[in-house]
Amino acid sequence: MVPEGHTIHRLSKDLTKDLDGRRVIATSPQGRFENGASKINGKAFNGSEAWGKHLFLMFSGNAILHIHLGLIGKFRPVSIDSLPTDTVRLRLEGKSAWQLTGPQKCSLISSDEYSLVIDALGPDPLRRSSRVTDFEASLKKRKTPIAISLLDQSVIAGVGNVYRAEFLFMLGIHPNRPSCDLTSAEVREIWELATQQLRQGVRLNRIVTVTEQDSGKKPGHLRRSKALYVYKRETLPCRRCGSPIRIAEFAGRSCWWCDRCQPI
DNA sequence: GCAAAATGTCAAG
DNA sequence: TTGACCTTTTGCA
Repeated sequence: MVPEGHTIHRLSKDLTKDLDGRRVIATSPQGRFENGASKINGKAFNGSEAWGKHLFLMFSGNAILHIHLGLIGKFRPVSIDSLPTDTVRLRLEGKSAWQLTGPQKCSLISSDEYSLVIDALGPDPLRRSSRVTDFEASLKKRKTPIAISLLDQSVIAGVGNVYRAEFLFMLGIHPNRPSCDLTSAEVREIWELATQQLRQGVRLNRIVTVTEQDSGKKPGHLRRSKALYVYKRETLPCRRCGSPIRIAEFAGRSCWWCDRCQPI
């Protein structure tokens, strides 16, 4: 429901589908992006781009709008007749209307600044041009636990706290394993799983990792309480083996795992 | 009702 | 490592 990489890529698609080629009305009901909104207002939307958790909206006249939702930001479609509340940082109106609230970042940037943002990001499994070899190379250089590397956006862009815990569980990898000790096969498994899972996340517009094989239901039909293997399930038994799910902090965020299914 | 938490990141100490 | 940022949602009285 909120933002890991799949959310941003889905937004990129939906915004493009809705606004592409149109002149947009841009306002900042909250006022904190008044200046920027007035610069975009009346310009044509020229597509968008997603890289990891970063979203870039392109407008005529080479204007690039950089958006990062952070932890609590939202960018959602609303009725074109709706009245914005005073927390709406940016409202875009084309075929329909979109409202951005609580973003960590919403600013117009130059093409040089755009390049700087992109350059700081690692490969994104949802981007065709991203390569597993880059992912593998940066893991090889790190002694830190794999659970820390997976949240580092310069190592792999788009993975967040839910996917991190879920991928490690699904592949039987303990979060504390040193990144550089993972085998090449394991690294590729992570990459492939991330690609498949993030794509599914874009399709469903939510995170569901539990497989049809494990649940007997199609991922899109799973209720929230059944959609994940370990995330936020401390005190509950492991879905696979019944052992208690463990929790600890890695990179300042809670991570969950099963000691039996993910031996060190 | 109100406090706490939330799928994120960065700067300060 | 901790706090700050920004808003909505959830959980507890």
